[in-house]
Amino acid sequence: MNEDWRTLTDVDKLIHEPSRLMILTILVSVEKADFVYLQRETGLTRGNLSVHLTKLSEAGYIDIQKTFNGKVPQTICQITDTGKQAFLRYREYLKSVVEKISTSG
Amino acid sequence: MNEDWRTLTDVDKLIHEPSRLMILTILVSVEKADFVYLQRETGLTRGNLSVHLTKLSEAGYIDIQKTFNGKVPQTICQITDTGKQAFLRYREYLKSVVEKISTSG
DNA sequence: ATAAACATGTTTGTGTTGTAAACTTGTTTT
DNA sequence: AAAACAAGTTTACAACACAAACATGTTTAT
Repeated sequence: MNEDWRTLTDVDKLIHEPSRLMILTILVSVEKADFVYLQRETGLTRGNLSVHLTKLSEAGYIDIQKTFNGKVPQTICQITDTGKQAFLRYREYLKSVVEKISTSG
Repeated sequence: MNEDWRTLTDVDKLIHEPSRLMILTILVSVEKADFVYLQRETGLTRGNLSVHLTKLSEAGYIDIQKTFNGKVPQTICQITDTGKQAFLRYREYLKSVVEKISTSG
């Protein structure tokens, strides 16, 4: 019955990267967060956070608004519907993986 | 309550690659498999399978014995204790991830 | 016998990735 | 004015995943 290993590779690679899963997980729960907050929360370097956010944005998973908080530039991130769906899909994927690999070992 | 998202990045990257998780999952359940069997089962190309097996072997997660089946070369793979432990650890990791991201969305 | 096809892997080439370091632009402090 | 700080972005680079090409040998057709 368990011969269905192949679907393990059926994964959203963008979210499969833990740093980005972390970002999306935060954005799913708060619905809005700025760059500084995300950096503190994730512990990522600014460079990496920047790259990951750009990637998520290009995929349409998040929206990025650039504004100013007084004179200080501010980058505000918000998950999109597409992003939320992708997140939920990935969560289901993970659950199915856990089940699949739990019959062994 | 603030979850510790940061532990999401605490992952065995070698196993986090779905192709290799697939290979390990098979090897955990059968305890011994040759190259051809693995290729059929995983659907990977021979080239990729070769590279992944080498990588798993270099990490000490599997043992590879090269023999002959009659005149035909045969590569037999077997998971090691280290590999099995890593697999089980990864499984626990995945479970914890599912829990962590399930309180949101 | 000799060429063609097959079998089992490995190596090479290529485009992508994740990460830290260096950089940019502007603001605040000294 | 200079130095330090803040918020991001860009660059440099080693590692990666993958498929195509290669290598080595065996079997089948002619």
